Amino acid sequence: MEPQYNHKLFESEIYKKWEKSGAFSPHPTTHNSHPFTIIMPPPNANDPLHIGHARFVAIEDVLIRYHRMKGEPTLWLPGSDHAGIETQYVFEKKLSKEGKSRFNYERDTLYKMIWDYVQENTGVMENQLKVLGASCDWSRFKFTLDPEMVKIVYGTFKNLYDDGLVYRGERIVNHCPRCGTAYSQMEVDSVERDDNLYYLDYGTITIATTRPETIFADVAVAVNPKDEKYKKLIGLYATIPLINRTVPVIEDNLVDEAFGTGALKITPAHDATDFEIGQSHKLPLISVIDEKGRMTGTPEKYIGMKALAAREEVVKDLEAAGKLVKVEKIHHLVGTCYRDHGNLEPTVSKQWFIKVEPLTKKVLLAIKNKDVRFAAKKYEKIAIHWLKNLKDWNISRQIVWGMRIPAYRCEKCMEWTITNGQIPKECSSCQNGILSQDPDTFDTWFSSGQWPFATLKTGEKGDFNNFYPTSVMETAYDILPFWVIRMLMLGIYSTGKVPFENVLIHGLVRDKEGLKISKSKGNVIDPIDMAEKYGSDALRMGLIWGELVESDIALSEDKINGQRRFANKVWNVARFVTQNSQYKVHSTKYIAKNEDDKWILDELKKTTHEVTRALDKYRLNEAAKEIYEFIWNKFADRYIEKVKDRREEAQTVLNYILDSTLRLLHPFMPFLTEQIWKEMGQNELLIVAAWPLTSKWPK
RNA sequence: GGAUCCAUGGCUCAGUUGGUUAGAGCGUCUCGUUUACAUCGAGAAGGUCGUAGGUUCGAAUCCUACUGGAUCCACCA
Repeated sequence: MEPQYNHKLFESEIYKKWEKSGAFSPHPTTHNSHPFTIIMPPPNANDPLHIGHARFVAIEDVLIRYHRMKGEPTLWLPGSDHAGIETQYVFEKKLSKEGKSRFNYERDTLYKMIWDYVQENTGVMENQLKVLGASCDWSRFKFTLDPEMVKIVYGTFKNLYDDGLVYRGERIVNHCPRCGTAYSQMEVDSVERDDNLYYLDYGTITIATTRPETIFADVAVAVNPKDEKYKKLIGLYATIPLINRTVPVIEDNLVDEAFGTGALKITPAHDATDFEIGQSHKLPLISVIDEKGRMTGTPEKYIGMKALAAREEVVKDLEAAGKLVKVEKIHHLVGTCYRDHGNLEPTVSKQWFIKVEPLTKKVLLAIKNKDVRFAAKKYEKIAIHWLKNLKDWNISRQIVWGMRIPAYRCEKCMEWTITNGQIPKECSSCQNGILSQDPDTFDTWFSSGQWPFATLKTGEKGDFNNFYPTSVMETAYDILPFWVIRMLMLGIYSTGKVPFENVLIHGLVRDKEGLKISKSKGNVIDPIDMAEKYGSDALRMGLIWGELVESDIALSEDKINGQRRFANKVWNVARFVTQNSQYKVHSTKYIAKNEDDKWILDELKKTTHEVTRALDKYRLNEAAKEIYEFIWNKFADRYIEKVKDRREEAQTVLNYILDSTLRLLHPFMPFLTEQIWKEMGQNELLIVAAWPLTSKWPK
């Protein structure tokens, strides 16, 4: 053995050996052992991994390796996500560099182009997972758009539709005129901005608005019922300037009497609050801005103008007509597109919705019954809060990259026919033969919400029965509401069982100062660079050591380097043990000759117990620290220093301690320990060696 | 406005059924070191655990209020 551990010499070779050995695939159950399963949160197929991925790899791989060593049939199922909006956006940026846009291509061509683009990149992510040592079962790898996955998702949609849980809803959506798509509220960036607030004379009443170009779509003026100054106006009419249309004055407690004049013009087609008020008062919808963000259905002169340009014109005309009372500056939050940061246009459109209440009810019950447990209580609280407040789920997306919704509209009676994916021969209502498919695709979370059961049902025969419900869902807290609760909803709906028994949520990786990592801050930590520089083991240990799984962690190169030094320490401990001429490989028997021997053996017992206990409670930081302290402080600094003058006598104990130590450390630092295992002369691989038993010991 | 969380040595964090002297890594200081490792070893300094009350034989830990901070959701015409 060289005096220093050089990870570059061993890591890729070791990974190949593991892969070749078949250790990543679950072994058939020989003794009624309960399987341990994690479905990997699929990274985006077209993106390289970031440091956050490295954290989940470290955490999940520790759990997987631990349970594999305990002899459980262990499955870690990898995959990749088509990440609809994100990927299409990246692809469109690429297109625009070539001076093209998606409007240059037909739908099918564009889809094929994105597919090929993603295929080019998907290997990158897979190789990086291997670099990090992920011991997942590549033979079961899934892509969210694999045909058999699509089939499952279509089936679920059809079932939901047949059960009356899908409806065509008229909803106000945050429509981006440039992206040509509607975004969910979660995808909207709220930006602080200074704007003008225009006070407009509506005859009986003066209203305040930041969007005078939408006055042509007004259908009412609303005031707060508590607002004394307007009480007498309720039931009377106000007059929209420039077009002189009269609209009723109504009352609604969503109106803030302190804002502007306390009177709100109601424009249900172009504002979310107004839409809500319009719904409850059964007001009509008038739209004056089309999906490209241009004026329509207004007085002739504005038609075709972009909304912002029209605003200037309308203000001029209002001023000329003497209807502009005053203009104030206002500082407020505006919803903008998270992709291009331009204005979003709240627009009414017809889309598919899922009634969530029947689904969330069952999830809440499952949480209450502990069918699904959250490792950290705080995340259970957050999940419950979300489940109780979730609004109906809009699952239509106006993009190409994704699963096209299997809904076909009859051109004669305009009714929808929903299928499992196949093209219907005739309309289910009027039997007419001409139907056209909804151009929209499913929200990515609708398909990935089915990931755990879909991957297992389309895997090897018996996988679903063997591995569902899975053991642990491990993912970051930022997608708890998007993904985790959707998986619970759709998993319980589709299979009658929770998709996973435990939820382990991890925090974000932050920089040394605890700041969020972002490209603009320039504090990006590339996991592959770190793995190459310090070794995958050091990176993994650095991501686990010190902080709780559930917390955000502050990661610095110093911290990773500290773990590299630890790796070197372990290496040299092994060097010391095996250098002795008396060293023999298969000596599992040991004889304690004195108090020091008894002491280290006793400490090993305690450590084994503590590491095991901590792993069972997902307290990986504790487990890591226990084994770290045992090796460095107790084994190396104390015991080895003391036995230097009686090495031969202590050899059996040294062997035994090293052997056990490597087993305990293996889940955390798999490459290093596997290599030392080999240096010790072991024939079998450490990855499938047995976890040191603690059950035999009292307490 | 609603929700969740955090506040412990210079920095980043542990401390999860309330129980001796509050721990670790990094940093600082002192000393040592020709073979397992200088990628090292031995030792030291450094904390009235955000503030104020309360519960208790006993509180970093439980309760209340306050102060400061983080994140998420909603809304702001």
